[in-house]
Amino acid sequence: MAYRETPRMRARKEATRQRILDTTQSLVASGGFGAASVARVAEESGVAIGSVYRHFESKSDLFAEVFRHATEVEVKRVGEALNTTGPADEALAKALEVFARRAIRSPTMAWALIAEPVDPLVDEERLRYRQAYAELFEQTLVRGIREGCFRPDQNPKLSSAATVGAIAEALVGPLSPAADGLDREKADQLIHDVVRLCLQAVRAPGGQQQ
Amino acid sequence: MAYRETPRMRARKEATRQRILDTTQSLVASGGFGAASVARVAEESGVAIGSVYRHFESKSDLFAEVFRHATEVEVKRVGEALNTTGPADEALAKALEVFARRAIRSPTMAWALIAEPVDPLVDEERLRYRQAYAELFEQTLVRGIREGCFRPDQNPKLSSAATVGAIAEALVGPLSPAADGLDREKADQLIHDVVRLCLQAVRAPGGQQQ
DNA sequence: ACAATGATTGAATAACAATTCAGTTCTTAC
DNA sequence: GTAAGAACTGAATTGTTATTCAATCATTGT
Repeated sequence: MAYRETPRMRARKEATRQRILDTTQSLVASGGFGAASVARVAEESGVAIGSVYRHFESKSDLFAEVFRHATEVEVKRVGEALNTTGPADEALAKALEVFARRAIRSPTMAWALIAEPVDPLVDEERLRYRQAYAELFEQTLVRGIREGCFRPDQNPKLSSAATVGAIAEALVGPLSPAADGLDREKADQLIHDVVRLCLQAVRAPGGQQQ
Repeated sequence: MAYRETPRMRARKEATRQRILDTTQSLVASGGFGAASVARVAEESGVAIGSVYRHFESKSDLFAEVFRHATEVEVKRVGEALNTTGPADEALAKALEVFARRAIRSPTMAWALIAEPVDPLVDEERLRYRQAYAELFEQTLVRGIREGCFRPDQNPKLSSAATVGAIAEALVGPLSPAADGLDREKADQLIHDVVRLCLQAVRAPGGQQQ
């Protein structure tokens, strides 16, 4: 008898697979999903085109996995920021700052995750991603309404979606200053302003103003 | 001698050109720019593919013209709403309502104008479009700050971009309720909520709450 | 060493859309 | 009616990418 899959081989395949994922993620980060052709992914991963298909059913499959991984990281970070014992408005401010800071640091990745058109398989992941955000923000909005620091007469789902849109457009959109030509100080000012804007939008009238 | 361009012919050509523009616009309205292939445009306009190129340099050229026309209408409507003599906050509320109402009525067109990726030539138009909005909103924000109804310590450009993003995401984004399955009452409620959210974001603390 | 089997390769294929252009039809002026 | 020239046609061309697969290479157990 002959070839049997050994741990060594399994590990090597796993490593190649991971390398393809990493390469794809970095291509997406620098030019969006549109910049990640299978040929490019293969070349930068140091494998043949055909080998990509040995590790992933299709390009969409590969993209979906990259998307899922990237968004899990984002949602986790925002979720951590929300999980404080302090007042809801402080938690929300912290979370929005995390969201905004990450978006401004990797604007192309932010665009790819939030707005770049992708095929249906990847779009499913995006829906999950947005729902994850919506749920996180919604929980905190609801908590803040109970605590009295957020307006009670708002639709938390709507506020949550609008908040994501506001940050995305202000920091990543075509009118935003090119994130590259932005020194630390300017970036901080921008993040501070947009977070305050978003917070004020949901805050209860008469609450403390920062 | 022979063929000379007559008024009749000029009018006919103009009509065909216009028909192509109209067809394209309606294809964009129902499926975005992605749904408007040259073949489809030609077929629905009742001309051959080649004829499209007789009237427009390229597909991008055609798209750019459709984009420009569609956005001129939008910007004009919003500009009219802002041009009132009343207080700046009322003017802004009216304008945001117009913007939101039109977006929710034609969500696909709104997406195409605001977020769908397009080639560079069309993207230039989009930049102009966004700048037009930014300037309109900015003027009114600045006026409102002078009048005391908007926070003075905000960046009007940023607020303006964030406002467009908030409305777009809340009403047109993937988390928004399908605009089709939305009765008049629900739509009105949604528009009302998002306009109030946006207004509160820029309003001066202590100003009257609606 | 070697047979068996899986992994890898990349040129060929497939699918799709924009653009071209040689041939045809239409319009005009006489 | 007809000739000149423009307008129109749509099949063929071009360009781009995802996907396949026959051939080659690598790993394993004996």
